[in-house]
Amino acid sequence: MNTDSSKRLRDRFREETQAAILASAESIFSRNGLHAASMNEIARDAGIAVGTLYNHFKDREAILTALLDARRTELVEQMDRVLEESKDQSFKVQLQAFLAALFQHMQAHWQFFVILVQGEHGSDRHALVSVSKPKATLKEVYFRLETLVKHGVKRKELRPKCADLLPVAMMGMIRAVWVRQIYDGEAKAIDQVDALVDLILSGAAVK
Amino acid sequence: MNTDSSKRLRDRFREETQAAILASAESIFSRNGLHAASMNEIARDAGIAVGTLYNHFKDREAILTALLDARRTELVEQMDRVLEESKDQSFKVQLQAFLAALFQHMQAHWQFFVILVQGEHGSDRHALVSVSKPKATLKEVYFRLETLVKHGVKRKELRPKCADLLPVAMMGMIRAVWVRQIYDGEAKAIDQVDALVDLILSGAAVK
Amino acid sequence: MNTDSSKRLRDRFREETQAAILASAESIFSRNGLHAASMNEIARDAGIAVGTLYNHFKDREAILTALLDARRTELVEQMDRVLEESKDQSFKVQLQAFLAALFQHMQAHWQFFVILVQGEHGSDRHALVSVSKPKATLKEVYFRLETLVKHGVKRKELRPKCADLLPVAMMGMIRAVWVRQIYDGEAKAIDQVDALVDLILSGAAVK
Amino acid sequence: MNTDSSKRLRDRFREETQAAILASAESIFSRNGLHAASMNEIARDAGIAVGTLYNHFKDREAILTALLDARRTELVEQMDRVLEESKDQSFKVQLQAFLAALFQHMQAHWQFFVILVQGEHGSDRHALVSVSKPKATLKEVYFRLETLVKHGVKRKELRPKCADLLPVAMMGMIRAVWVRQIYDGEAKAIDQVDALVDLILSGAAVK
DNA sequence: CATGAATGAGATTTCATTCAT
DNA sequence: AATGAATGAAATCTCATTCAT
Repeated sequence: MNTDSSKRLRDRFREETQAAILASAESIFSRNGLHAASMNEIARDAGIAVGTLYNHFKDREAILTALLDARRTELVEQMDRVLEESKDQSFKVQLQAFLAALFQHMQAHWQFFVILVQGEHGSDRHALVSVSKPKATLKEVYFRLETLVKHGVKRKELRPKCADLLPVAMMGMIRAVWVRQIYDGEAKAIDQVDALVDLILSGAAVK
Repeated sequence: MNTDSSKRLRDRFREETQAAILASAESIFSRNGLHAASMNEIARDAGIAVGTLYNHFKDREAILTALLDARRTELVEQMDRVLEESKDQSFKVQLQAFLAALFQHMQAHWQFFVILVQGEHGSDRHALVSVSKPKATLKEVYFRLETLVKHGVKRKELRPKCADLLPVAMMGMIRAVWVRQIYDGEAKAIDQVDALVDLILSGAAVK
Repeated sequence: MNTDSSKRLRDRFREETQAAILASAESIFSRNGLHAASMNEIARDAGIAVGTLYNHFKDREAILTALLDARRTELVEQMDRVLEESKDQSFKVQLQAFLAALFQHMQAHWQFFVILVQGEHGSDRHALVSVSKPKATLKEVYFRLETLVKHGVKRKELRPKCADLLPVAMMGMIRAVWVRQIYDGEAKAIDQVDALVDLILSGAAVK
Repeated sequence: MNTDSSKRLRDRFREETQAAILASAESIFSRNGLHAASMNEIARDAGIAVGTLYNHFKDREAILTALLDARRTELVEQMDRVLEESKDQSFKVQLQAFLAALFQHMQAHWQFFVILVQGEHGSDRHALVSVSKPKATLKEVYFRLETLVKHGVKRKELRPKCADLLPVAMMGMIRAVWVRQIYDGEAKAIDQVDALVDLILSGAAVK
């Protein structure tokens, strides 16, 4: 019991320390950029010594990997929960729910998304974690948009000729609206869900 | 006269050297990324010594500044030429012309745009050139989209309630379509101008 | 009594733990080299925690010291046993017995000898245990060769003018033959005792 | 001309700097050991900055490689010069000349040989330069001893049954005599050439 | 002006040792 | 005593910038 419980206790400590490290890494990576963030600064932010980072993670890359993997999992779960809940609704309602959830998640985890947009450049199969992992995460969003669109087309809510371009275009719009909130401090993304959905579905032209 | 002409000659030489440096910088920055590009590599690519870089530019940042300023000017001129030519046309035609010109320019100067999307992140007033200059360039595109939209609304071709969101949304779509071409090697952006304009104006929903 | 026997028990436990640590240290030091062997690896091999190493030994050096002292004692005992047994024999027989015993010991405790030849370099008074202790051990071998030679000279079995050089030369030959076995996987040292003794006594020249 | 001569001048400078670096490296490596020698210390000894080391050599290993390659070449040339000069002499004279030359070289370049004996341990095909290069150098000595012995046997100056063991045994004796001079400050190796040759040829036994 | 070797601050990573549990 | 996470000094290596030629 004693050994057992102290083992469990130690494990909990380990996990908490690792979570703290990831939180600091998230903060420093998002503030300084993927390249300028130094291990020393992450350690200082986490209130530990540099060496301790290496007791928990093999190297700098492993921290980024663990961070992006953890956050991606949370995002994916959140997206799938919403999609499951709205699966019988019309495309419009589904999209509204999806975007609302996404923007809410973005606001709650803005540092993670700052890292994502910083790191997303470069080919998919890039050797660098700082490239491949952000892209992989964004792909998760993209795939769900694609699925959403396919359903919409199948139910004849969307014009088939849009099926190709629409997911890409929506990704771009989501990104733009969100980046504007973060960096330019303008209108909150979440308040623009309806306008965005309207634009996507009805277009900008007068009838 | 002699002094004069030799001065002019020397100036031309300086300008050519600087243009060569910028071309090399563009190539290296886009290939290696804003952080991994080293002064030595730029010098080697330009066929000169590192020291010479510093005779022409104060430091690393100055090269990036000069590069982005030069390329931005070209882009602005190109955009304004097209807008001037199509200023009496309908919004739809203007937008088509604008996008076609933009995508063509992007394809011709893809290295510049690779640098732009790498550096676009961070607040506008960021101290780093690598952040502020790309943003400034993209703002130039954005402003013109805004103007285009204002005209469209004024002429009652566009719904007023779209005026706010539309420029941002279009920026996002442009970026997404273009990035897809560059990094995923998919359909060329320029071939999708019509589909994009159709989507923007008419939306994705069936009538 | 209770206290006494439990004390003895505890002491035996300590000794066994320390012996286990030394065995692991021997294994790791010989496999990784004197510098690359890490305390963590030794602890892992011994099935204990790093901290425990420090409960038994002051520091890294103390482990090496204890290891080399223990193994040296075994070697010395083995050498002296053989010399005692053959003390009335001729030089030739004594040398054969000595070399046979030495090579057998080397084969049985090859890890120890791998450590020895790694650490033997540097002045005798070197501050580092990793230098002074191996040298001390090899000196023990050397002294016995010296004594052997003195006896041989006294009994007029050996030429006096060889007395100086012979022990050094024999040390070198022993080392060379043995190192060849270990690192080059060639003929086993023990199989060459007779040839070696013949060479030492009769030389290489035709008569 | 100007460019040419200044280029040549610069090249000479480069070579001199590299030679100075190698000299410092030789000094530090031999004094501190192959592992304890730090790049900072080498730079300090050479009177340059750490970075400069890396302008001339890719990394720590490259310095060691260059050092050992350079010194090995010198040694091989010296050995072959002597062997060429004495190629028609008897085995005894040849061996005397070879040992005299070798010990003289060892004395003149003792730091190099200190590095050699430090680094010689481990299998031949070891990935580490600090293992493979020293072994390669010592092999060069060994091969020449082997050749010498083969000649001696062919000319019936040496007993055939010694052919196998003799080169190894001689390597061991050479090493031992030399190491004794360096570390124990005893009799100089070069003064013992005759005694050594006598021992090798005639053995230690009274006739 | 051009050159390119020299500089040294700073980044990542390792590991013997300590110490709270 | 045993544990193993935390520590931080020290090592290697990079690269923007300087400056003597």
